[in-house]
Amino acid sequence: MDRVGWGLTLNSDPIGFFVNKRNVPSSASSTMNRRERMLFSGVEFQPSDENRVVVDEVDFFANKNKSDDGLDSKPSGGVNIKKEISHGNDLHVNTGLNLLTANTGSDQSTVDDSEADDKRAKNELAILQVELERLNTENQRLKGMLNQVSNNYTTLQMHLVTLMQQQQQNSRPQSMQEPQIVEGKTSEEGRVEDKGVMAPRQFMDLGPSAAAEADEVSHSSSEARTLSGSPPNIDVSSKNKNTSNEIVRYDGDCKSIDREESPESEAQGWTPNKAPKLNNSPKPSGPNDQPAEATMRKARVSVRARSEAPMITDGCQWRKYGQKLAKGNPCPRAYYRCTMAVGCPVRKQVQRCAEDRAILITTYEGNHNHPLPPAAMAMASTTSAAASMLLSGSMSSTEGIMNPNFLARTILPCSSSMATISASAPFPTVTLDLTNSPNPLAQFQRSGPTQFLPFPSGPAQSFAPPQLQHLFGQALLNQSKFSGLHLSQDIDHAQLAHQLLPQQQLHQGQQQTSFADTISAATAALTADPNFTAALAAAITSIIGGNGPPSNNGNESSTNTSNGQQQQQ
DNA sequence: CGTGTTTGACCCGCGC
DNA sequence: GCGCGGGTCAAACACG
Repeated sequence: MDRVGWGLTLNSDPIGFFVNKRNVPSSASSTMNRRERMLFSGVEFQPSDENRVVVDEVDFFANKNKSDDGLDSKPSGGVNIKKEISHGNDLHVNTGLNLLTANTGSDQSTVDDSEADDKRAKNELAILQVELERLNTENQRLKGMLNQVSNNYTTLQMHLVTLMQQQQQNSRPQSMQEPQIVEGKTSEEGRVEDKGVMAPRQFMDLGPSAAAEADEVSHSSSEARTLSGSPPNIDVSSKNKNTSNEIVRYDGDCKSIDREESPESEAQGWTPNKAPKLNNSPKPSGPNDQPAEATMRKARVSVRARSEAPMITDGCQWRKYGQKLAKGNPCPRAYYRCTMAVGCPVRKQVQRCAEDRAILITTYEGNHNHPLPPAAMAMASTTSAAASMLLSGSMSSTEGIMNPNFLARTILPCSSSMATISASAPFPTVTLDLTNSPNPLAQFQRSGPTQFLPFPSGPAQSFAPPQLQHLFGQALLNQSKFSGLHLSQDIDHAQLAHQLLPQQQLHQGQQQTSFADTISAATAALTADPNFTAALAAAITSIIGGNGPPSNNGNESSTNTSNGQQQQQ
């Protein structure tokens, strides 16, 4: 049995192997080809003629059996390959070792160099093609893994959120139930409080301090976390003709009057955002009765972004249900409703800025009552953070309303002009201005649908304070602003703790380590490598490796292709 | 035929 | 009370 050996140099370390071949046709020339070229590739090599070698044994070696004939050592695909010994011609090796060879000549010195070069070029081209194919296959495999991990994470996150909400609602001492919202009605009047499992709401989820406590009865209006700087002067009986079905909430200087949803709207699945109307009908009660829902819908988060696209891609499915010409703006305002789940009350308005039509203003309102795909979590978390800051009582009215920059500094310390609060709007509105970024990456100027890039989720998504989540999202949006991550880690913890919702404080304490690790890894990767793609890959890798799955990288073709429920399957 | 969009009508709060 | 403006509804329409 002939023995053929090959050696190659990889990273200056000669390695190689021997193969024992058999089934060599008798007609094979005994002349040894001295200029055989072996090509190293990642694919099987298909025999092309009868001169076939079947490898049944392979001996690897390293740092030995170097080529003794001093023949050419041609780099191929970054790997230097040396022919060790050669018997016969047209050696085709079909093994699991992905070995590809090509016989290009003999030792008779009749080989035309140009022909050899041509063959070499063809071989290299073939190598590149098969390598590309291999990489594509690998990419697909990794994508599959990524999706699976992401789906698993999303499922676990939803489950965890639900459990946390249940646990907190069941175990919170009565003394800790901070009265934040003054209601014109008490549970003793017939409200059936929903203490059951709440559907995960990731969008503008105001957290327990707003959502859960909205269900709770309070007659104290002097709590420190009440947004209003002055004691709410509420005269429910005189101001509202109906005291049994209206909830008067004073959040800061903004007042919203919440009304129980009509059975029709419940049946329809979403809350009509109609202005309060008198309703003396008995209040519907049941597991779907979420009094805080309407209140949270009053809070709005407006995102200003430069985009040529009709609307930014935030990962959710939207259905347009109306369009209106607003006063003072020649551009029509479009009204969209989330259709990712039946009954999702989230809506958004999309309108171009009158002053600069390149700026797209997207105003979100409401809470998703369904799981969100990773692609949608960036915007959801960002708006959630802003809405939480606005309504959770984490800042006083003096700070939040009289000094809008407070919110800006809080949500995004690295940019004092990112967020503003509109106190004149009919509803409390936070505006996140993404139009002033010096980095084009942060601008939503893309030919296709504008994408709101999600940030890696994982613990950062589930447990990090929303402010940090927003920071992370912004960081991926804007590499130049990734310094915000550093700032985020340097945020004064006392202030941050004050800003955090109780639940978030709890989670932060439990998960701060892993989150910090994730952030540190991502930060290091992104800051060390100017190549954003490579850095992003490193960040994702770091997340996959230990701290959680990454979110969707935003390559989805369309907003309407994501479906969180599908990803839950 | 199902789904999404368009668009005029309608409702409601608010200011005068 | 009336008009204005924001928001929503729903029939008609478009599209795949």
